[in-house]
Amino acid sequence: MFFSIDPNGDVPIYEQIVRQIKLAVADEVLVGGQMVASVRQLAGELAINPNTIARAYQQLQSDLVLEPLRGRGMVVRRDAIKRCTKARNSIVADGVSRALADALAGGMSPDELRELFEAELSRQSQLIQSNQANASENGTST
Amino acid sequence: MFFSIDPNGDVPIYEQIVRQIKLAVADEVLVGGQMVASVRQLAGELAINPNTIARAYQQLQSDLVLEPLRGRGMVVRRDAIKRCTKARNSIVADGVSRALADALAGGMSPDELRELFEAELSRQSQLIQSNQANASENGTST
DNA sequence: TCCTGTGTACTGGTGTGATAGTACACCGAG
DNA sequence: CTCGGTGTACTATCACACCAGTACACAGGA
Repeated sequence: MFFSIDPNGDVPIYEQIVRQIKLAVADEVLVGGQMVASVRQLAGELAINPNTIARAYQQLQSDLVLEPLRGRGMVVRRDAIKRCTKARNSIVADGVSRALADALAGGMSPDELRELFEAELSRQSQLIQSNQANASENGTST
Repeated sequence: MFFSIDPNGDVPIYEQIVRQIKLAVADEVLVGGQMVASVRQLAGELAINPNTIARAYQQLQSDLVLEPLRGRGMVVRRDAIKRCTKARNSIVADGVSRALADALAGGMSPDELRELFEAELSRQSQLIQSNQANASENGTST
C-alpha cells in the first residue's frame, strides 16, 4: 500500500496506521467498499507484528471507518469519507492549535508565525510534487 | 509561578515543565540571572513528586538553560535566551510541519489550510488577550 | 471434508513514566 | 558550629502502553 511508518516516533505504530488510513479515505485514495490489506499481509509489508495491525483495524472498526467481513477481510464503509474528512479537519486543527499555543506562549509574533507557516507550506507542497513525479516515473506503491 | 500541567496528557509531566520553562525564557518572562522555584517548592505548588521536577531541571541543565548554584538553587543562564528562542522556533516549526503533512496527506487544499490557520490564530490571540485582562484585574500568578 | 486465509483473544515481556523513600554534599544565615 | 534550605543520587515499586508470540473460531474454495 502506501504507508510510511516510523517505529521510533513518539506516536504508537497502530495509531500511525489509523491516522494514515483515515487520511487516505479523506483523500479518496481509499473509497467506500474497497478492501484493505489483510492483517498479516500489511504486517509483512511493514515488518510489524500482525497484532499491531489488528489493533489499528479494531480502532478503525470502532471509529466506524472499516467493517469486518468475517473470514474475508476488512472493507471501507460507504459512509466513512464523511467521518474521515471531519477527523482530518480536527486532526489538522488540533495540530495547528498546539503549535500556535507554543508559539504565542513563547512570544512569537503573528507575522513571524505567518512567515513560518507559508515557508513550511511551500516546502511541503514542493516536496509532494517531486514525490508524485518520482511515483509516475515507475509505478511504485507500497 | 505560571505553569499549567496536564497529568493525563500524552506528553510526560517533566517534559511539559521543560518546554514551558524554555518558552518562558524565550518570552523573557524568565530572564538571565533569575532564580527559578526550588524543586520542593514547585513540586508542592503543582502537587507533583519532587523527583519529577528534579528530572525536568536536570534536562534543562543539560540543555544549558539552567545553571545550578550549589546549595542555593537553580538560575537561568545569561545566554539561555538565544537557545530558547531557537528551541521555540524549532518546536513551532515542527508542530506546523506535522500538521501540514497530515493536511496535505488528507487532500486538504492550501487555501483551506490558510483559512484554518488564520481562524486558529485569531481565536488564540483573542484568548490570550482576555487572559491578560483577567490577570491584570488581580495580581495573580502561580 | 480439508485447507487456507481471515479477524480475534489471550498471555507475557519490555520499556517508560511517575511516585515514594532515603541518604548525601553543599551553601548561607543565625 | 548548627540548622534549614538547596540540588543530587540511588533504589524500589507501581501502572500503563506497546508489542510479540501463539492459539482459536470462522468463512470460502478445491
